[in-house]
Amino acid sequence: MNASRTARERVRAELIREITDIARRHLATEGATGLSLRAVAREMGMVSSAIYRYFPSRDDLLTALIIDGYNALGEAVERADAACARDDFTGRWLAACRAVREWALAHPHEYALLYGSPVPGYAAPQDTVAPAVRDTAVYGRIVAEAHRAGRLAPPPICPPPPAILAEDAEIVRSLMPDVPDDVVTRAIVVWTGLFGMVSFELFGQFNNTIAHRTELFEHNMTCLGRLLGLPE
Amino acid sequence: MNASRTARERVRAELIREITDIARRHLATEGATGLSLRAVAREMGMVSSAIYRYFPSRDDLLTALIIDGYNALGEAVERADAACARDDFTGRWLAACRAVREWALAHPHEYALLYGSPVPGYAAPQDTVAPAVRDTAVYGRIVAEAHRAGRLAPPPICPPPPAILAEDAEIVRSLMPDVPDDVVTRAIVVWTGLFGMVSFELFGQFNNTIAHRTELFEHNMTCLGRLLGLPE
DNA sequence: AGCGATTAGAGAGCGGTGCTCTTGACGAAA
DNA sequence: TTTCGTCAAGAGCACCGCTCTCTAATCGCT
Repeated sequence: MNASRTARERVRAELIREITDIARRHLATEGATGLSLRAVAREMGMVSSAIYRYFPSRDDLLTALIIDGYNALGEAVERADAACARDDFTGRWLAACRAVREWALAHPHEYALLYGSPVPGYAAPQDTVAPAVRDTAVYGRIVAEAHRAGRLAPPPICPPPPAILAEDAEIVRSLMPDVPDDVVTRAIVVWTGLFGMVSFELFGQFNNTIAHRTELFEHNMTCLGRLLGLPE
Repeated sequence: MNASRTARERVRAELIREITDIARRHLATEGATGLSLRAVAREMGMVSSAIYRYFPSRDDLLTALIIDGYNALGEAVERADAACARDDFTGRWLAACRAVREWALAHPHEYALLYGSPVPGYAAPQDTVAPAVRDTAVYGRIVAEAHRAGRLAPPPICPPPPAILAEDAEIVRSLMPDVPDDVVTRAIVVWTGLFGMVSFELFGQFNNTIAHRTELFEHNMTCLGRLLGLPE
């Protein structure tokens, strides 16, 4: 009855896991464009057409890898944040930054899949949105809690955001409750600045230019944290 | 003698130009992975193998497009800067930002080729480095001239950069002469922040979140300019 | 226990890709 | 005029995503 049914489903789930594992390995070594269903099938001792029983298309396999990637990155950021004293907001911010960078350096092709050029003709299905903001959610909590604790003192260098941005701030605020609009927009600059930095490093823009990337990253993330208003 | 030789070479150059033109059009519509030598050859009424007389591999064609892209972007930024009053440094900075964003929005696939995930197995040859920094060179001039004019007043929120970063600053200084180390590192954060913003918008990270992207961009670039020390 | 329905794998095949090699034609130089 | 280098063309190799059909195994239910 149910046991036998789950028996078949269990082997199916196991095969799906094995496929994604092999695919992730191929992704890590060959990159996204080098990921081929046929190669995965070959390595599994399967005929290529059999793979389509489990993933109806290459894009579906890619989607699975993207979701896994978002979750892995989000989990890394969550762990880094959790290891900090709750009221050390600057430390939590820097820990989150390091987690993003280190995960990206360790999984460059997966990072490229998440934050690089979108795969053409591929539209991220709805399943990806929840995992996609796991890292951002951690960041939002840090900002919100720092603000609630009265530890956020943004330097008076930015003009107030235009009123029209209040609408967008309303949506972003779901990730950082009770934070005023100007802090929300500032949080966006800072967050995109982090990924701009990581992408530049990973995508080769620093080649032949920046040698001490860890130090530059540390220093720049500190600056961005100060721009956000985090204490020294 | 020489005239006839150039005759042959001229038709060759013309064909190369036609190939890159068609390829750029395909790139714009299909994206990098959809760019196929066979399709270009088909459109030219050539047999596929003939293309290899002009571009020995697909990567070589891609390299040509990358160089063209860097030049087009660099030229757009140069034009935007040139249209500003020389001593309006904030205006020049914002104009450069807008030029980058607008060029990227108009040529998303080319931007992805330049600043997105690197093509796997593809190493940018040396020919690309000079065009690759055309935009950055404009930025460097703005920063250097603003500093020389004494119009750069960085807010006292960043710690001084660690001494080890002086080596990298030395190299970057070739693009912004006579600028002190702390301004150089600040300039890097700001510059990467610009591209982080553009990439987030272009690569879909703002989907379902940010609606008023132009306004957010304007505001954030203003903030980054202030972080750099540009006047109000 | 046996039967019908469902699921899985195998294989052939389609149209596409990058790339290589050979062949034959043509034009410029000797 | 002959020779030599360049070029388009064609066939072909190995790969790709994906579809279809056929067979065999497995499962659910009577």
